[in-house]
Amino acid sequence: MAPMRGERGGSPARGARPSLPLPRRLIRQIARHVASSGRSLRRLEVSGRVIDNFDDIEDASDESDLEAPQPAVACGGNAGNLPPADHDDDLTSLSWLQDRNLLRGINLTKSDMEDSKMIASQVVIKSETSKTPPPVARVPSPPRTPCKAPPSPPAAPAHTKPPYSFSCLIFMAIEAAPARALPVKEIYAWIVKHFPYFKHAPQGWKNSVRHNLSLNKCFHKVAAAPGLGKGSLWTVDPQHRATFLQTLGRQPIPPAPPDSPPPCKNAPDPALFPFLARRLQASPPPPPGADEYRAAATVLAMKYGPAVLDQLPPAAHLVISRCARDEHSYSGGEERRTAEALLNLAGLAAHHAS
DNA sequence: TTGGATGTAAACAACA
DNA sequence: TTGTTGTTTACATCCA
Repeated sequence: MAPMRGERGGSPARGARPSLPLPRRLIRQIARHVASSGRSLRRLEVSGRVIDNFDDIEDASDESDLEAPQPAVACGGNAGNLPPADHDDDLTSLSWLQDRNLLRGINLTKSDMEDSKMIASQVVIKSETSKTPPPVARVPSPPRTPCKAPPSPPAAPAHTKPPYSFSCLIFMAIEAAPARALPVKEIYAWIVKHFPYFKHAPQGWKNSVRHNLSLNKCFHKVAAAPGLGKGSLWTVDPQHRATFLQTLGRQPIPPAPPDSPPPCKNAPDPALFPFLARRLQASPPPPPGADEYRAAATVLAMKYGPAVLDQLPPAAHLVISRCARDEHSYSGGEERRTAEALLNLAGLAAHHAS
């Protein structure tokens, strides 16, 4: 098989003029979302920049939306912990980022906590409520000190090799990502974060991860979208994802494809990975052909912060064109479809020479 | 004993 | 030039 080379494109040219920290359309969508819940958007803070005049936003054109040069949240390795959009229907806070349940049993470093707080502090949407919301039951915060001893039943000790195969680790990492797509670097970060063993493990394990990604049919490489930098996004093949879920004992077992992935010997511990467990339990398998959507959504999340994922249309509403040439070329088609999905997600029409 | 799955190491190319 | 990413090959180990 001919290796697919040269898929990593350069970074796109970006507009130099200062712009809103989020695309106007996304801000409008956030405002509409808040309004639809009976509240009015009063103030939006992104990266410390306050947006409080939404009339201007509403009237402004969408020009250069995608060229907003300032990402709301830097890609910092936390993507894997982001919960689904409906986790907290109150957009006024991203307190779920500091959901200690997510982190129970994991040795948190100070920087981990800071990262979490940083992201939560980057995007703040303040609204006025026209209906009286019920008081939000908050889980009492545990002490800030890192968990030295995992709660019983104990998962794998923090510094022993986890009982998961690399394919399972990769699957969990990708599955935990907001858009179910991650670059290799983020996969590394997720694994290290959740399995501190790898923090001090010999570097070869990264080679094993890449080896698995390349060799395992369960994982698909999605061409990098503009702005992502080096490397591609990796997704779990929907067909194989179903098999992964089956092997995790969460789904009825239809006939498995002939090249189904190897079963995970151990399901993720829900005590260790409550969010992942919830997601695996709740989410249906993504429709075929959703890779581009995931890739585009991931790029947006990395560029503008995870909050934008709340505002994205469902993948089914995306129109991603495919032409016969795409289906028969080894490269280029995926890139363009990802780019089109990205444009569609940002509310822009995709224009390309045909 | 055999074959498949898995882990590890290494070489290499392409790219930022 | 260096580090990262991605692919491929080879070999060892484990297990059914």
